[in-house]
Amino acid sequence: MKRVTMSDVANEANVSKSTVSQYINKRYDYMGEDTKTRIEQAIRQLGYQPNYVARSLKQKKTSTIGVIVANILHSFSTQLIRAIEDFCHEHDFHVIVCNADDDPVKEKKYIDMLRAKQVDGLIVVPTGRNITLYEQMVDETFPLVFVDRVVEGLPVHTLMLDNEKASSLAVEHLIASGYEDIGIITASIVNHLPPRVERINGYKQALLKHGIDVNQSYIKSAEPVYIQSSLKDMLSLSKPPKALVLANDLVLMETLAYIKEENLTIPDDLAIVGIDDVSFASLFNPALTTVAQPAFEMGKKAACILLQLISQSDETEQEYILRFEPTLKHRQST
Amino acid sequence: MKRVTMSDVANEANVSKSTVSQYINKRYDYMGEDTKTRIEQAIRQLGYQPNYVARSLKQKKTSTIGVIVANILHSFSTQLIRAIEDFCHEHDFHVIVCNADDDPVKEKKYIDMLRAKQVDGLIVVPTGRNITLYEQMVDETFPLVFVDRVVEGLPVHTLMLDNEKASSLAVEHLIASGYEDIGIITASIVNHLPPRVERINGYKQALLKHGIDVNQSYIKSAEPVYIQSSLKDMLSLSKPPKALVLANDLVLMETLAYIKEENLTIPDDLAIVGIDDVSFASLFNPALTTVAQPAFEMGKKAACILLQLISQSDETEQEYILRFEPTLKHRQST
DNA sequence: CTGAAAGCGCTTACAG
DNA sequence: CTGAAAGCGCTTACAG
Repeated sequence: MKRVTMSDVANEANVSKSTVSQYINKRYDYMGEDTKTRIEQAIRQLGYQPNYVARSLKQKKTSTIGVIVANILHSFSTQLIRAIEDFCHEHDFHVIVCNADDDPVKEKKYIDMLRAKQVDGLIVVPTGRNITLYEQMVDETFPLVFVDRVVEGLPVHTLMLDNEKASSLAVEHLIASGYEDIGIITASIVNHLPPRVERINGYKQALLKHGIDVNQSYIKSAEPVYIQSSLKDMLSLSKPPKALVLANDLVLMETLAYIKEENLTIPDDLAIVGIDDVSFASLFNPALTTVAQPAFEMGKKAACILLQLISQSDETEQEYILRFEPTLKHRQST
Repeated sequence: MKRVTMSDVANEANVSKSTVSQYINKRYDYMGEDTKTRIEQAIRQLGYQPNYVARSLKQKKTSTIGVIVANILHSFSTQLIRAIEDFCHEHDFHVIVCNADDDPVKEKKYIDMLRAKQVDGLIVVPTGRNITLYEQMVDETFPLVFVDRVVEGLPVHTLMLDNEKASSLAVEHLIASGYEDIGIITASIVNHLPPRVERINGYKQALLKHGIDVNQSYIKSAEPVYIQSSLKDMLSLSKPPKALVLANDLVLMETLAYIKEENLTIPDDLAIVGIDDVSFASLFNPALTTVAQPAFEMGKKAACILLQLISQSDETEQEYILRFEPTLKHRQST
């Protein structure tokens, strides 16, 4: 099974490879009608398919981008990827997806491999712990876009949710609904991931703005497995919070598991609002109040900026940091 | 910003390109110690990164596979992809992900483009409507694995859930719990997608096996937007079903939405069991009984078979169709 | 133990 | 309007 190449087509059609190449690339400007039809026939007859690897080598571009997320199993990542893929497909780009699992070693390995594969650009949810590597890419003006997390001081286009606003929306809604004892639970902040830190800040600011003191024992951050025990601690306080902001989908789900196990009633025993509009929010009993982030919009914009960077268009965004607006979905859990 | 190539390294180290290539590919057999160190230094000094595109062209393999799913937003696809990606990563392969959206035109475009990009193999959830194209790949012995859906009569390795068993598990569980009036709702079967048809068959067989007549008005298939009205029809029957098998996650969610809107009580007004173990199954009130399919296992196996096909290993599975076992997760909705 | 040469399948100035 | 030639950055027999 020998693959048919451009030479075979050229022979069959009695023209040179150059001419076939022109035809393939639709540069018909000076091409004779019969030449065209002869080539077309030869292509059809031989079932010729161009080899993009050869083309990429010559043109020094692959029309492929790499996307490195933390974990494709998170709905935010899935939506991001879908939006990126759709946008790229429209522009005849392909996307290679990788999961770095918040592991800087994996992240570096993927970045190196993708670049060795000559991807034209990279969209990454950065672990934040490969600074030298990021800087190197910046120095080489390699097309790069960060999503969800900033890396301080790096001139890289970065798309983020307005995280402070997300948690303040949640808190202000809770306050407006009459709550004052409001807690927040986030995923672990040992690596200082910006969204988590910012969500805590937004929470504090909203409380202060309404003259409510920040109570440190109402703020917990923990790995998924420890969420439930953190919750237990917080709810065992002599004066436990009456409402909780759950800073992402995973934390929300762990909390829901705990609430179910302990037979608590939402919102009477505990009001909750989650950040991330989980798929089942409106089906749940009671329906869950959430703060949604525009994951599709962010994915589309990330792809759009990256492709502009790749084509060195002048219309590229000026601003390095782009913040996206969260929206409150008021349902029945608050 | 000129990229440094193998020639540059060769010059710097005062050896030939061939020798650098040997070094890069770890063929040290006859290499002098000082040659090695000279090359190593040159590589480090110049920051040389090999160009895989050039290598791929020469070696006629890209260490990349394509994965075409219906829609990455479905949890089954996400889990499948994650498992494939993990397996491939372990074996130094990359994966390009595409969403065909059950559209044969998109499917064909993706397959053509991925092959033009010289992917070494393809894992696809086939739409079933590009028969000629599939046959062509089979003729060329192009490494190919199907997941989730068979295409009749094609000698292609195909991994599927034992769909009949999945729905009979659900039905038998319902019967054992004392139900007799059992309905089933599936996604649209206009395109005769095998899993949907098989799930209906399994449902019928389980009923017959237990001496219960099949009632055609207890069987509905519809597009997502029509699920709720189908449900309404079925539940408005003079003698409506008391229990429902929901044939996938989407149908389940539509049903849950309807149940919530109509203020029905699960399982008293209606018992339900869903196929696909949705993320929130155990959190829900009441916790949802489901039939789970081993998506990760299926993804891993698909990748494993594909890589065997690619390396033309003799250990490749003999059987073309591999069925995976569903498992019943008994919770509180039945 | 190492190098010169050919070639993978294209594209792209340039010549005619 | 079309073709000959060089070259993209590697790998791989083969020679020495």
